[in-house]
Amino acid sequence: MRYEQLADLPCSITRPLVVLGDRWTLLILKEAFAGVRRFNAFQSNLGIPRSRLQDRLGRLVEHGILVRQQAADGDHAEYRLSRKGHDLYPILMAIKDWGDTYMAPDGPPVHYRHRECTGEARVTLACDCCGEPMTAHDVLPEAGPGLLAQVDAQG
Amino acid sequence: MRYEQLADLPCSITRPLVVLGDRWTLLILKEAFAGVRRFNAFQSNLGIPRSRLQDRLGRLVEHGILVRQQAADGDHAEYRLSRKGHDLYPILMAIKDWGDTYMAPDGPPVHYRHRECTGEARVTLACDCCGEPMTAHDVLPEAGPGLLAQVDAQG
DNA sequence: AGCGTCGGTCTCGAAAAGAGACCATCTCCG
DNA sequence: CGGAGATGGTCTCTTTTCGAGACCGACGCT
Repeated sequence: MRYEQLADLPCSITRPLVVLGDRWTLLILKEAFAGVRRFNAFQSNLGIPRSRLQDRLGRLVEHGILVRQQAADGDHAEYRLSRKGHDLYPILMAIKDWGDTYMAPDGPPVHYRHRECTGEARVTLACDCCGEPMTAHDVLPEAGPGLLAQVDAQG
Repeated sequence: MRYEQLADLPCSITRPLVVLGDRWTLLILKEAFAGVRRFNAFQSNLGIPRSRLQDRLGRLVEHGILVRQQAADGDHAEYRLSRKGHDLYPILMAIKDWGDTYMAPDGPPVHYRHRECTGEARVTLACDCCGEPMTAHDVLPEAGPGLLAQVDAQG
């Protein structure tokens, strides 16, 4: 019950990590982006224990990242990415870029290609004003409204 | 000992996650990017148990993500980001973007500003060939050299 | 009726996490 | 010299989480 309280901190990195930061959650989402929708498919693709998978899917549904519904044609359950879940894609692609660079000695196992050309999907960090690419060195953190709101609330 | 074997899979998302995917690792790295270098600072900023922190720092050093060294001036130990660690920044920023969007009802707690202008750091997924912005829908996975190498090796 | 598939649950032993005390080393300062 | 206070690091003990696999009820098919 201590760790979960990190979610109260006014930090947009910490808060998502309390939900996403564990052994399986991001792997489950990776499968979801690969088109997997069924309980048994997640389970056998990842080798995750069933009870664990049940927990994680439930948590993702609670957070509105996945939506559970009965499949139209048949009868079975389906877990699909919501908009909110869909927007997690850049996180996985950023991980992919790093993995391709540092953990793929034989080259990328998978190319994530642009459907309409031969290029590949690549994540970049840039300034939303001038468009310049950025690294950690170019960043200057500064208090924002979410922080001030929290300070105000606490008196 | 089963879960770790996921690192053998030819997938550039899975492999990093076996290292980074747990409660604390990415939070530790977030602190490192915020300039934290000392054991006690990580410990008290995050509230992580000391033994856990010891484990995680050790693992990050093993993987060459952090470098442990004696501080020049004093005597104490320092944990600093290597180049490899530094390159994890886009992952944290991608998480930040998502957190700002979905878990910051009062607005971003922190602005990550471009030092040289008023803009903010933002992660984008784009095609490295035509430069078009991309989403999951625009991506077509395709086998790459790392996958073929693994298939070859297994006969 | 019998079998297979489906999502989902239960149990139990093993692994990991949390807390907090404890340590050796070193520095500072009287 | 003799404490105090940092510092990074270790040890122990309890609680929580995880993993493996059996089990279950609903449904479909033949």
